[in-house]
Amino acid sequence: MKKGVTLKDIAIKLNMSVSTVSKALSNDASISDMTKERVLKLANEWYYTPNEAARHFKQNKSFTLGLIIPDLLDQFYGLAINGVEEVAAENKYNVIVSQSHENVEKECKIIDVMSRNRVDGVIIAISKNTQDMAPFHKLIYTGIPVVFFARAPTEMSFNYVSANNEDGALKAIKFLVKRGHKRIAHLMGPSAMPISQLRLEYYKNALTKEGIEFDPVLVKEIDFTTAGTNKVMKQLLNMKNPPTALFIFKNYVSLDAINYLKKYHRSKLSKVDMIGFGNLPLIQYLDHKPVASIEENSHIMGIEAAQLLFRTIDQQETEVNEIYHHIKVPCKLIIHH
Amino acid sequence: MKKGVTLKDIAIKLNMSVSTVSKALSNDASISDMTKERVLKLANEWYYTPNEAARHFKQNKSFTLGLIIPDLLDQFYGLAINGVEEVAAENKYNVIVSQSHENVEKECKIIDVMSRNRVDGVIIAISKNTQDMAPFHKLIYTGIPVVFFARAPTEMSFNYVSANNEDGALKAIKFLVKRGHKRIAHLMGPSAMPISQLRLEYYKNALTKEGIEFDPVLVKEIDFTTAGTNKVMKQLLNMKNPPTALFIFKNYVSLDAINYLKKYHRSKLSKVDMIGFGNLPLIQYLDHKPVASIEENSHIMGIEAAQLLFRTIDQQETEVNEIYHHIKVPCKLIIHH
DNA sequence: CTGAAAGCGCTTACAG
DNA sequence: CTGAAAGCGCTTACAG
Repeated sequence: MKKGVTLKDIAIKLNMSVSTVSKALSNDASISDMTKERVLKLANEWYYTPNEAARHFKQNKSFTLGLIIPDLLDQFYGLAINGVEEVAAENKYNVIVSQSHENVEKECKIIDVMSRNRVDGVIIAISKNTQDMAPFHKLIYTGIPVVFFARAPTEMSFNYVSANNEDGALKAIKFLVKRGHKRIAHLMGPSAMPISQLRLEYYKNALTKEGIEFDPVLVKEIDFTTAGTNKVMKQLLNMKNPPTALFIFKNYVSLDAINYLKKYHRSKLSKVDMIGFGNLPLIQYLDHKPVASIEENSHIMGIEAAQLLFRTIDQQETEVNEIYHHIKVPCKLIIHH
Repeated sequence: MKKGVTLKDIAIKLNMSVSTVSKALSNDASISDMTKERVLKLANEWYYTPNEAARHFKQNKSFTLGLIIPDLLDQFYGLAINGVEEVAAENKYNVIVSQSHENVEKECKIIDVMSRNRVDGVIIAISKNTQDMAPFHKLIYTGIPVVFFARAPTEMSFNYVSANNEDGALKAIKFLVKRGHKRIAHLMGPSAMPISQLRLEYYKNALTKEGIEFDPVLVKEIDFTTAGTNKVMKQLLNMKNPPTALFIFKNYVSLDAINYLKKYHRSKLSKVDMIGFGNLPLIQYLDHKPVASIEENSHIMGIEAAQLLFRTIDQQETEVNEIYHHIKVPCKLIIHH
């Protein structure tokens, strides 16, 4: 087991200089065919593999992107990872994926590690508790551009890729109204998250557009846990005038909501219509599906985020740029038969 | 936007040498408190972040592991990734995850990229078509140790972490027999995969142990596609003496099998018992579950694979080691109520 | 207590 | 056509 063959090893063996070997391997016009042949032959024999780390080091770039997400097992993020990796691969970049598990301290540590490893940029869906934007300002200050996605930062002075939540909410509410619903509850995301506030807002706007009066008792906050969803479902279903449809922050919550109905209100299972954000692949296997999903296209969000990041990286090399982009990926309503 | 502050920047500003700054920051005993203070102060002010890439380069190690899997969205592999990442993080290692999407050429490319980037080791679940072990021999030859997991390599001279498939198969067949089944079909994996052959063998052995005669017509090969599963299901159910239970290579196939019954043999839905490998988290949301899952503990497999890899990396530094390990992670039968 | 030098593997501008 | 030298950011053995 030998440790990687280097240009020097080859140079010594062939009695030539390292520079000549380097140029021969990169097929430089100044090198004679004879030399190129000899070098290539030995390189193959010895399984010479160029040390990219050394190349990157010299270029002071890592050709690596950092991707931070709450949870890999969430199919929404799984799809986003794929999008990022595709664009990264096209650009000959590697991706390091890390999970915050919704923990702010963990997230900060990850950012620090990535920063120390000099990733060329960071793409992040922040944890549900992340408020402080200081770590991101620091990243940018030290020359590492950041693109947020899915979950909005608490300040607007950042690059950000999201679904077109407003349009998604409108399509969903319209669809529910068309199906005859008038009491449509909203299972809103954790209130600390800007994206939760936004979707709540869009829900209200959509109701107004559809001529339905907003009723604050129909808004209940979930925390992504099954227990939290169960509690909220109980409150809603025990109302004297319970909702007939649910507009849900995230479809994993819908799954829990459906399970709740199955257990405690079986009779309502086919009556309470649910629509949630995120068209998860696993929904195809369910017998009791949400009536529709708001397809957020997290795969495309990943692609857009990576492309935006690369554009920012390229710009950086030419001039300082203080313009921030907010890209909205269109939503589509997917009706589950 | 400045590009990363370096030791040199600090040294120049403070009128001292780079070595002194380096030592001050690593709290070397030889440096005066006064100097340390001055250095630390400026380092903080300037957000100095040590360039790990440079450190790694000097140590000729990347502190990065390569992880190659067929598909990130398969929860089996998602859980395995988590296991690998946990162990890597404990060892201050980064992980680069890449997907082969069951494509041999893609897999080879990934191996090449990882090799060029001088990952310190590779953990891989090979694609379903991977036969040639040459790329892995090359990796090992150039000093990059490899650990296979889940899917066995085509030669035995490699480190390998798998479920205890034999035990898993036995538990599954026993359980089905106890439920009164005598005609138990096997939906076997792609025959080119060694792991498929093994599970087939263990299925036969288990039948024998339970006193059931093996019937080759009850073995049908699937290819992981829904169409492939449907075809096989049709063949099985149209037999004059059809099976009453299915022992299935992988639970994603079970999901398709269940969907097939729902569509075309609804009456048999609750009669044909299925058991598949892999206790996928998404099963909890299904109304019609396999009667049981063979929990392969892919999360633990990830942990074991990473630990084995680290042991190999450590050994490498001391001496050449030609001993190969095959670790079998215990299986558990999970009965879905 | 501080600093000069060498070196990790590579590329590239320059000299010959 | 080939090679010597410098340098990417850091650490470390050695000199002073």
